Amino acid sequence: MRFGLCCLFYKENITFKTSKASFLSKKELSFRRKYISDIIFHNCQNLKKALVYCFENNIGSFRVTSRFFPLYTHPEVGYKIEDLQDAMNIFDLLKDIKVYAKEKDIRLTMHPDQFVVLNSPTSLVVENSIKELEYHGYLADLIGADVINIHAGGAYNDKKLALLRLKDNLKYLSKPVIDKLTLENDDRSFTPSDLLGFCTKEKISFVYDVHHHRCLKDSLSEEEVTKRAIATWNMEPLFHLSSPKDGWEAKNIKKHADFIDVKDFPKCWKKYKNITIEIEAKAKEIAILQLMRDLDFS
DNA sequence: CCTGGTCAAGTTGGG
DNA sequence: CCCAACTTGACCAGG
Repeated sequence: MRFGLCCLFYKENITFKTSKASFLSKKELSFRRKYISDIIFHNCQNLKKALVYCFENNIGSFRVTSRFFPLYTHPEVGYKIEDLQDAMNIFDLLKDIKVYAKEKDIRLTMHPDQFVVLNSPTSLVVENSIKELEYHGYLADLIGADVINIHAGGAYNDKKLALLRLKDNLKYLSKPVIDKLTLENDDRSFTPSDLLGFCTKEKISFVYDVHHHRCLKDSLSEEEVTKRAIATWNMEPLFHLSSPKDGWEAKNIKKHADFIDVKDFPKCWKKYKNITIEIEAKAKEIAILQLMRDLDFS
């Protein structure tokens, strides 16, 4: 069993930079390329630092921020790595990251953000989503990430039809993307029972977020979902765990807490040795170290 | 320097 | 009807 850190550090001085389109669009092309080049160079150096930290602290997985190449797909200020000043150094660093992650068995994952809606009725939204997914596939291959995890999208008052559109749009994805694509239950529209059948049929791995399931329940028990989720994977299954910020009696139980309350760890997960659990907690690496202590995992 | 309004993109549901 | 929430800071203009 391995635990996954999501994108950021809390105490450790490891950071990822980004940029804003409103700033860059006012600049000359040459300025933009230098500016983006410096940011990506920094991000590569810090991803390597992140992996070293994970290795030294027995954290077996790391989720890479979607802004690792900032504004890569932006219609106005987008770019290619080959066009950047430090392209050669950047490619060298990415290769080193890939080799290091493989050698130390640090699993890398990605989670495109909420603007990726593959089942939208608006074709422009779907086109942008595909571009964004292809960017994730490109970066994932450069660093050796094996998962690109998304939600099913909106329900639009007809979940069946929404899933049909999702299925139709899958065929536009390239092999590097579709091979890594996974679907996760969310806390507003799509429950595990909405997605498990779909994932089995379409041969897509299902990421089980137990916090979302506790916010948006269906007829399935956590144990049943866990079993069926694992059956959708032909590699190490992936789970998400978080605790509610103000407890389960609060008005809003969706917000994430700084730490994981060990009571929120599903008992039925304990018997699985070969799974990855991504920890979504604001205290980041500190929360994982604490959870591992609480679970006597070391 | 330090502060605080703002940041490409979608959808939902609470106020 | 509008805006916060979601992964959430981090960026950067202006004082």
